[in-house]
Amino acid sequence: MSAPSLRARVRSEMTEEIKAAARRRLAMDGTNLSLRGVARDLGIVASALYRYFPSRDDLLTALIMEAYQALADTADTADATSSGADPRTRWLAVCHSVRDWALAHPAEYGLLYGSPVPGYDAPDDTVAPAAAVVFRLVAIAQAGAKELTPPLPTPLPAPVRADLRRLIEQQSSDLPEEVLDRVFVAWTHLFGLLNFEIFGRLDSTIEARAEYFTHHMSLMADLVGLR
Amino acid sequence: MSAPSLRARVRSEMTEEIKAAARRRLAMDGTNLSLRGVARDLGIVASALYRYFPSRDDLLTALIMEAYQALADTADTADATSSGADPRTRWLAVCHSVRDWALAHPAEYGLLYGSPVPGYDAPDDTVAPAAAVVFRLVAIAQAGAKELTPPLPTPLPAPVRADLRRLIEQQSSDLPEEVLDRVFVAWTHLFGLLNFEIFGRLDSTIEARAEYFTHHMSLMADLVGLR
DNA sequence: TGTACATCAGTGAACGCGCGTTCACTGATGTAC
DNA sequence: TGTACATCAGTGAACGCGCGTTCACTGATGTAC
Repeated sequence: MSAPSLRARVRSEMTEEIKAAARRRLAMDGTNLSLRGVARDLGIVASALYRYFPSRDDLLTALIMEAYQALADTADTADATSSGADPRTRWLAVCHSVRDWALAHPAEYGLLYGSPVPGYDAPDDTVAPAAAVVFRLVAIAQAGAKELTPPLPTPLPAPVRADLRRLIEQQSSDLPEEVLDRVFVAWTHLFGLLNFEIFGRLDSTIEARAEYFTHHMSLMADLVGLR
Repeated sequence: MSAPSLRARVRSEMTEEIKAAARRRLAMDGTNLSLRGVARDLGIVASALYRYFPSRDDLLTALIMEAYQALADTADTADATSSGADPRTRWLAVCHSVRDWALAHPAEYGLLYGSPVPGYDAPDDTVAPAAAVVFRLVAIAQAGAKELTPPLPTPLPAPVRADLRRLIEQQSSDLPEEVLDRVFVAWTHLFGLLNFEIFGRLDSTIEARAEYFTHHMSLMADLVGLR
């Protein structure tokens, strides 16, 4: 196994530069990504991009996958940094790290969690990495959940329980359905609040954004049973 | 005050037809709305649209405003239909009516609650009608909230309380901050879950969609204190 | 070490398409006298 | 009731722009003998 040739190294550097330029474009133009624009920014002719990506959709897919990965890394790092702390602290650290990433990369966040990009349909590969954040939340809940508060006034609807059971079995896990259910509630809430904040729906409503986020996520920590 | 002239009536009918065609286009092409496409569907030349809307953005604005109005009407009707029922039933009826509307009009829903449309920035007029649903939820909570469950483990952060106070005073209301806070939590959750469902993030995860929605919204009803 | 050939990154022109918006126009409908 | 004029919906051509993708090409870098 020889070291990658010069050509191969230059090629992968160029690939990175293309993706970086595309990310910068996304940040400016929203979800409309123009190949010609990217090429222009790189001082390159548009058709040259086809040496690196067979089509616009493939470039978009690469950006989406890497964004999921970046988000997952952020969450994992936040958890690792606060490991040793109690689960509630870890929970809040992970949630805040997701928010920080979203605020720092609003366009990429929109790509992942906004309305679907017109004319683009995500290949199946993009589904798996989307699950990383929720896995991390499950891990923390599993480590620290004392008891669900409040105890459920009505039991889980049977069809919902079946869906959750199936998901748990797919992971060969022994998680109780109730815990996964609550984590999903928290996960839904996390991205619901982030959408509101990133897409401007809190404008002229809530100004204390960070405190508001902490407040919501603390409530979710309660719900999941973290003390 | 005479009856509207024939010309005026024809004009307003045509305006409605344009908006209807634009809505149909939206449903097919996602958030990219093409004037030429709309004109084509109407068997009309594109420039003729300028007799009715001074620009594409104005047409988009009209669609957004009417979508908010339609959603508000749906919620109000659902509440009126279940009036007399206990607040928890009303709460669930309103939440489900919002979901039903979103499922029936996914593209318009995306316009309202998805990522911002590239190149379009909403005028201030679109802010007010967006609040109708949350007002309705507040009204129900106010009518029926017994007691917040669970009592808050930590008090509302002061800056958040200040934001809520300000909003309450703007409405000259006497709502306790805690109640508005919980309704906002539920409101955030409602649209968080809807985004997940409408934008396909529950695909191959949760199949029992209606039951799942009821389950989440019941939890939120608990949180708000509806028995 | 030197030569012949293969690989491949980037060029530039072209194809065929779409878009929003403007403008001078035609012809029908409405209004005033 | 009839005529003269004003209003205005819709036409069709044009402007100037953008886009993704293809293709034959040049010229530099790498590989094999």
